[in-house]
Order: sequence, then structure tokens, then C-alpha cells
Amino acid sequence: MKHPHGTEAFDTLPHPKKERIYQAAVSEFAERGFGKASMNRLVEAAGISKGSLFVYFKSKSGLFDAIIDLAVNRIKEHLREVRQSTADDPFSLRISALLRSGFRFVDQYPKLAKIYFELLQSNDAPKSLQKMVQTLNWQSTRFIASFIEDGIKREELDSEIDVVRTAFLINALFEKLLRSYYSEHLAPEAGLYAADAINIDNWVQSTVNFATFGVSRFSKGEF
Amino acid sequence: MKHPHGTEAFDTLPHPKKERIYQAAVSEFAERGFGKASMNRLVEAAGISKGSLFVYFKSKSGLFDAIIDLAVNRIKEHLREVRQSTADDPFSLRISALLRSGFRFVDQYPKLAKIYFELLQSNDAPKSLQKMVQTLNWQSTRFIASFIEDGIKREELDSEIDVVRTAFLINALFEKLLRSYYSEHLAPEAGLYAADAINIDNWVQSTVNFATFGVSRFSKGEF
DNA sequence: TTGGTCAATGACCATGCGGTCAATATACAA
DNA sequence: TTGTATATTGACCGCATGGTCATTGACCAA
Repeated sequence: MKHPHGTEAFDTLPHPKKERIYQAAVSEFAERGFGKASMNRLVEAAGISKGSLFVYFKSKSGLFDAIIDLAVNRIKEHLREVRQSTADDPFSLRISALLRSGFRFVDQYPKLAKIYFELLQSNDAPKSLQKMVQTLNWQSTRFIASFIEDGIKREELDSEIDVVRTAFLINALFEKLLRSYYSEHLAPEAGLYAADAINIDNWVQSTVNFATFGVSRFSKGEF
Repeated sequence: MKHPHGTEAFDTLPHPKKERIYQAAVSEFAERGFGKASMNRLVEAAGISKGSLFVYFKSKSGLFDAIIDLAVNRIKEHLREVRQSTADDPFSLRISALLRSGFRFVDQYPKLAKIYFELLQSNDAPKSLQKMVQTLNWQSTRFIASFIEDGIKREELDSEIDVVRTAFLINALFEKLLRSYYSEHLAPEAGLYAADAINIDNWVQSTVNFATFGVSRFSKGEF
């Protein structure tokens, strides 16, 4: 079952046609969100008839599910790559790499990034996905948690750390940063990074530093 | 001009009627978001006719603007209160108070909180508000930045700190935490806090600790 | 009781939606 | 060339939307 959301009819479609449909769907959902996305517009962009679309996918939500699958799988590939390629690195390097990989993802797949960001907290998504949203939130926290656990095993991090909470908080930093990057990415004229010219490396460093030492970064430890 | 978005007709309405309209609007926008909110439903909930509503407010967006005003002002009241009542406290106490005030706000005005959360990043909002969204994001960062600046003046915090970035990151922590609290608040059965029974004080402490010392909280400073 | 004022009303409008299905185009076997 | 099976189509459906406006009815002065 390669396409659990599309029908078999869609499965057996010639590749370029499938691709056109996916592209049109990704663009439409990214641009308008699930609620405002129009199947009429989508169908026109894809160059197929509305009748066909509803043969290939049994409903708007069904198509959206397929697109979400696509986005989530692409993200998971990225995460897997980070996990493997940094398996032997110390904690701070690993989360740097993770954050950098996030920036890369937003650059490479801005539309998927947008769909993912909106999914993470929109009430706009069809109800069938609300469990998945919780799962995704939990998984990204778990992913960071595994880095922390590795760090503890290697005695880089203190074993007293509350792993899940810390992971949750680091995840919060990364998510907001990437979200803001996405916004600036598309509308760089006014915002947080304007003065900064969006220096990614710089931000990665600042953020990882903050995650490591907090505001006491430069302090002499008198808190 | 007390009600810059409602017409004079709305201004001169008897108070209970105004209140009913506001309440219905807040509920409808909170529950469905701007895009899916229905004026028909809203009007029925408020117990007035559709014609009247469009005399009081010249459009759906106009009404939404008024509700946003309401939410933003309520939030600003809370922030002002925190700023004043903690004016002489040290930095860590002030941000603790700020975060706690956030939890309180979510408890007291869950619908306004939801509207605000969605506004902060939704593309669902009418275009007239997109500038305001940027402004709001910037203001919450600035608010925290002012606490940091005070902390530096008192020599609690090192003057080398990048004030804006640090404020941005702390804001990220708070925002995500409150957002999650809101979700759990309404659907506590499954999520990050389930095992925890949503111990607010505990989370405030963890978060402020993290913001202060990062993951090195318990470490001996060997990074 | 009348006449005039004006807030309130809800039937109505054009538009666009997700989704359907009888009709048609296409492909291939005989 | 014909017959049949399948893939594709787009006109059409019921519905809900944001917004309008001729009509209504409550109120008060004369």
C-alpha cells in the first residue's frame, strides 16, 4: 500500500500526472490552508477534471491526508539523516545540526513547511488528523529527548535533567525560530531579522547557546 | 472613539445587547476561526437579526477587528499589571510572574486566548491585520526585552547578552508552553501534561530555570 | 388617533463550495 | 470496423456563505 489515501486508480496513474496533481495540491493547501483550499482551483492548476480528482481521492480530506503524509515523511527523512550522521557527535553539535537541518528544510520545501506548521496547531485541519497532530508534537519532543538521553549516557549532561521537559522547551525554541524564519523567508521586508539579514549560522549559535546556558551564558554563576 | 470598529449605531446600543453581541462573536471566532466563522450562526446566538449586525459593523472583518481589539487590550492590561507589580523584583521573579500571568489569562479568558494564539500565526486572518500580527509578535518580544534590560541595569544579567535575541527565545518558550496549556486545558485526556496533572507552578519553575541556565542547569560548568 | 421617524428585520441575492453522475472519449480485442 | 470496457469529463446538485434593502413595527409629538 504505497498510497494509503489515494485510490488504486490514482496509484496506477502515469508518474507525471501524479506529480502534477501532488504539486497542485501542495500549492493550494500551502497557500490557502485546508479550509479555504478550493478543489475547483486545484483541479484547474493540475489540468485535470474535477470528476477525475474525486475518483483518485474520495474527498478533500482524503487528498489532504495524502499531502500530510508526504510532508511528514519528507520531514522524517530529514530527521533520520540528522540522527544517523551525528550519531557520534556531542549533544550541542547534534542539536545544532538538527536546527540547521530545519532551516534547510524550510528553504527546500517551503510549501511543505507551511503545511506542517499550520497542521501543528490549526483547528482548520479535518478532525481525522487531530490525533496525528498530537502525535507529531509528541514525536518532535521525543526526538530531541533521545538526543538528551544520549548526552546523559555519555555523561555530557547531568542525569538529573528532566528529559521530557527539557526536550519540550528546546523544541519550542526550534519551532518558533523556524516558523519565524519561514515568515521572513517569504516577506523579509519587516520583522525580527530585518536588521540582521537572516544570518542562519549566527542564529543557530545563539539559540544553541541559550539552550545550553540560558541567560546566564556570560554570567559568573551567581544566580 | 471608544469603538473604532463598530459604527455609532453600535456605540449607542444598550449595554446588555452590546455584551450579547460581543460574547456571541468571541465564541464564534474562537470556535471556528475567522474563515469558518458564520455570521448566520453568530447572529442567531446573539439573538439579533443579520440586518442589524451589518448596521452595527460594516463587515465580517470589521467585527473581527473589534474582537481582536478587545483581546489585545485585555492582554495588555495583564502585561501592564505584571510590569508594575514586579517593577522592583529581580529578573527571574519577573519572568516567573509573567509566565504565571499567562497561565492565568488562559484560564480566565480561554476564548480570547485562542483567538490571540490563532491570530499570532494564522493566514486565516483578514489582510488588514497582517501588519498588526507582526507588531504583536514584536511587542511581546520587546516586553521581555525590557525586563532583560532592567536586569542588566541592576547588574543581575551580563551586559554582553544579546537582548533582543534572548527575549525572542524566552518568548518562544512562553508562547509554546501557554499554547500547549491551552490545548490540554480543553482536552486533557492525552498529551504532554497527562502524566503530570498540569502542575503549573512546577512548569513555571522548570521553564524559568531552563531560561536561566539551559541544559547546564545541574552541570558543573564543563561545557 | 394620527403621522412621522428610524431601528430592526429576514427574505433574498450572487457567489462559491464539495461532491456526483450521465454522457463521452479512449483503448484495445475480435 | 465493430463492440466492449474503462478513464475522463464538466454540467449540475444542494447547501452555506457574506452582504443588502424594502418592509415592518415601536415609539412619541401633536
